[in-house]
Amino acid sequence: MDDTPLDVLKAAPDGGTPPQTIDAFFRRLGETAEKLPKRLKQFADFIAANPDRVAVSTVAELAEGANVQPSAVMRFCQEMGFSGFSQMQRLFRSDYSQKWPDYATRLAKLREHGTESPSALLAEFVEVGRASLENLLTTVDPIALQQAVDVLARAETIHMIGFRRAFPVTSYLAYAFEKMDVPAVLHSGIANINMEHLIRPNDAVIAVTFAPYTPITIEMTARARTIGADIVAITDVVTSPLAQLKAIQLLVTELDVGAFRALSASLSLAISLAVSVGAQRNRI
Amino acid sequence: MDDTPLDVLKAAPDGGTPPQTIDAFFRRLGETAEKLPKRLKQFADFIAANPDRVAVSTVAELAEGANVQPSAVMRFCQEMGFSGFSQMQRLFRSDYSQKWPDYATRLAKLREHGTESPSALLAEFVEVGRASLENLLTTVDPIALQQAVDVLARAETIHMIGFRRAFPVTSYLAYAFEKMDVPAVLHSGIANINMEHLIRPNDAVIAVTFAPYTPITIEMTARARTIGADIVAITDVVTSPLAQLKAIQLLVTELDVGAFRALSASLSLAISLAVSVGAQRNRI
DNA sequence: AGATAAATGGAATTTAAATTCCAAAAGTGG
DNA sequence: CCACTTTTGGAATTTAAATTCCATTTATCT
Repeated sequence: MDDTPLDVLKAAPDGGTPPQTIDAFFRRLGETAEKLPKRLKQFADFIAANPDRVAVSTVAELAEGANVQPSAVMRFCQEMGFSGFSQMQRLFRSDYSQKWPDYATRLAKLREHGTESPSALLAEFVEVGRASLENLLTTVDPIALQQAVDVLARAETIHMIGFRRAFPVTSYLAYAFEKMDVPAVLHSGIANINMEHLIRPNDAVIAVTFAPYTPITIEMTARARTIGADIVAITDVVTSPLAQLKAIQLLVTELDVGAFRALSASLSLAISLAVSVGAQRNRI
Repeated sequence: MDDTPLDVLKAAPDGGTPPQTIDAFFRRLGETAEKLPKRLKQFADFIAANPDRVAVSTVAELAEGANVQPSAVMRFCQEMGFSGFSQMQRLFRSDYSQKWPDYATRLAKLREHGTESPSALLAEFVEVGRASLENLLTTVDPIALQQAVDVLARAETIHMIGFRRAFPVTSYLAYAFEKMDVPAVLHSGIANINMEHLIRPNDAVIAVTFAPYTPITIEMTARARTIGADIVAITDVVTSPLAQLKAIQLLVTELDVGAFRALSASLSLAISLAVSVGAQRNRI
């Protein structure tokens, strides 16, 4: 056989266009897999069975896992339309975190453009709220949540501490507890009256604060801890000052839109907590 | 200073034992964070806020994300007890595959835990919250929203009226307006002091109430209308008593879980409104 | 069965990332 | 305000991973 122009057909094993999404990748994999030679097929099967490993493994590790040579992995990547493994891995990595960090840039743009129409802003808050809610399921540890419910159900009185941004959360907790006849005190700081002396050793405190942390929330909670009360902390990251206090931590990562956040995730967590506590108290 | 045996105390900044689990890692991070120098703390916060990025990023990428030097990242890893970044990343990577199941899968898993468990309830609220948010974009009329923003931006003082279930909404509005230097009064009903006389003809009122409507909200709003103030109503259906008052209506259909709702949609609407008003006021 | 093309394994090379090192800057205690 | 320690930024070095290359094996076609 002589190399006539027909060879271009073979020259491009798979159009230079690499798949742009994980979905497209697996669609192409489905089409191509049967036609691949033995080792490449073997590796394809491995990838299909362990898609989650691609983002966090090296060529050598994947090769070993699939019992093929690193060079086979390389050939596979090229067969799929990528320039090499690194490019393929980039796809798998970006897909994972795309839901999250992309907001940063989008919102930055929104800010620069000046505030657009109110409904555009509303759409942003809705979108961010939905993402925050989705994320809530991963940041809240079910075991910690159960512990928090146990502690609060056992407490004589429940105290809620949280100001400024966190106040909507504590005030809603107060409403919910009141409706369920759970003895609870909202430390609202009204008239600068300090109600801390109400906190007794058998009580529990729900402290809510997000960065930048309101100092008074931290102080009051710390004193409650000294008295011997149990602490349940609703906060944003483990490095929060509340972490110091041997509190049961419930973490909420709420995305900002500009300087504000929608509080959707925090409120949902709070109300779940309250309802669970109410239910457990009535059961006893 | 000569290197006497005492130096071993400094030689091991953190016991050679690196955290064996992600949990242990974050626990140690919580303990250590406060004592870290500026840049290292800065990076610690970044990690706490973006734990999912560690597994799939390079030192350089994380460093850029946290606005620190790569060497600071390295020092941080050693401070946490790892030999270096690679070892720390290995920990995060081994844990990675557990997070892969998508939102739907996680939701299903949480629900399995038995209907009574707090996390099942949380899943319920999250799901309902997402649906409510989605709904919000269709129930809120963009034109009405724009009108509401115009009216509130023009008002001398903004009054917020809303109690019980609606109070988290109004209190968050109060917080937002305060932060943006918009003159606003939260009618909290504290001490039964009626602040209605503060409402003047050139003011505007944001009234928030959901079925079953709190009578006092309706009454106060009605009186404000008599005085001549503009009314923006955040409520649930067009048949709400507030409709009578020629108010600009912003409708939120919030789905219930049992006797409670997550308020996600209402809060999102409120904060969008507040931010838009703040922006428009500053523009004038 | 022999010739030719395709596929494979493994080593060599290149590229990129992790890690170390050091000089400059910022704090600290006397 | 000075000596001394800690912290920081950035470049230099080392290490590890990705990629290429080629000799060898395996399959295919006549």
